[in-house]
Amino acid sequence: MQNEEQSSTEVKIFEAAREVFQSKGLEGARMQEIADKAEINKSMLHYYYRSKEKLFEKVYQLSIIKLIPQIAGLLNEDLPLEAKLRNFAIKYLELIKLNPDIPLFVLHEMNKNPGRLKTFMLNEVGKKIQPFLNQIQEEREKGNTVDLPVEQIMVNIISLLIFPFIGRQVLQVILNIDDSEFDQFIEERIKYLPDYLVKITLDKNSL
Amino acid sequence: MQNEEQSSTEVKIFEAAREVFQSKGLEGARMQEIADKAEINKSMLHYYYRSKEKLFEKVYQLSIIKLIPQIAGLLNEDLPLEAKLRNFAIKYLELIKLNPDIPLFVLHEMNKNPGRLKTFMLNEVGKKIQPFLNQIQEEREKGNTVDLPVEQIMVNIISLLIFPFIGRQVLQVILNIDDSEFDQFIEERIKYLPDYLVKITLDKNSL
DNA sequence: GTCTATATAACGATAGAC
DNA sequence: GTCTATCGTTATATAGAC
Repeated sequence: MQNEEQSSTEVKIFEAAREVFQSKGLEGARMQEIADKAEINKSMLHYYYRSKEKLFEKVYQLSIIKLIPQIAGLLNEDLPLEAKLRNFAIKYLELIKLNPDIPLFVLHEMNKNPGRLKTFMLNEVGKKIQPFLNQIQEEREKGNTVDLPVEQIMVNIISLLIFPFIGRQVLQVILNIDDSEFDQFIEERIKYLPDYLVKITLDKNSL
Repeated sequence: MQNEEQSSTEVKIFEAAREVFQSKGLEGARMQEIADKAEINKSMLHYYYRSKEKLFEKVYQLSIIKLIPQIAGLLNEDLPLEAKLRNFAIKYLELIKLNPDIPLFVLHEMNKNPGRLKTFMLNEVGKKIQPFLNQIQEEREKGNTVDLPVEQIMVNIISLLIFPFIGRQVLQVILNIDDSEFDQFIEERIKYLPDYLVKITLDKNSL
């Protein structure tokens, strides 16, 4: 059998590593900190994962792998653009709310080392996003969308969905709000953003 | 005199450190790499800046200090909201185009260590953004803006302005474009975004 | 599989000659 | 101010007992 049960220790290590790597980055993370958080002996990290680099690689890849198929799936449902876009926004926000640290983590690591997951991401995301871009393009040619290149439309959608999670710390400072107020801010956002994205993308005035 | 001329070596070190810290982060940066990039001997780093930590602190603070007053200034010019917003977008994009690595750098470091520049940023940005929020609020009460809380409006504006610079690597992969195509993408964005931001904020249909 | 003890390597930092 | 050589610390990694 392929999926034997992973030992509790191995899972605890992985979870701890995920937390530490996501908040501190590869070089900022300490193996000792991961061990402490997992409540195991430091040498267990090497027993299960051989090296810091290999442990990181697993965390990094799974951070992405876990999300990509779900996101890509949303983009390939057979729905008219408006419904698909609204659905995408709703589900995407749900997903990212459960994994709020992943975007900044991935962006920072990709920035340090653009090569690492490039081909992998290209296949997983790049190819799956193309049909969605085509669909927007079709609607655009019918005059049903805002008059912008599809790439710009796509980036605008992504920007509005992701940025608040990436910029949390700065936003809390400049808006002068605490953690719980920020969570409220996100809840509010989740409520209006799907409709708002439809509006600014399809250029409707029906908000 | 306070401003004696800084030695060429000292400046070269600082510039190299800025590049390396901004792309690798505090822990990811190597003193040797900074020295190589500055084309000086590694011990010179310590001669001028004593420690890695102190060198980093200077780079980090100046990265922010250099931008904040300029941005804050744009928000406090005495203009009607529409003109101010358009002007802000134009100038902000110019500024960030010259310093495209700063946003991700600052966000990553703030995320690792939210305390480091908190009070500093609060005074420099937080207080200066408030009048702008008030101005949006006034227009909103007159029914001149999109019907969203001012904080949401502000975050939407910031998201659309900054995110492409933060997400460059990922965007290039998923849109399958190279460096020069991405630069074109940004130029295109600079052209339409100021008007587009006015449109989606003031809810005008005059794009 | 888990622990303690220790080896090894990397890196920041300093001493000292020039 | 600048260089070479080297120190000291920290962190990753391994050896070996249990």
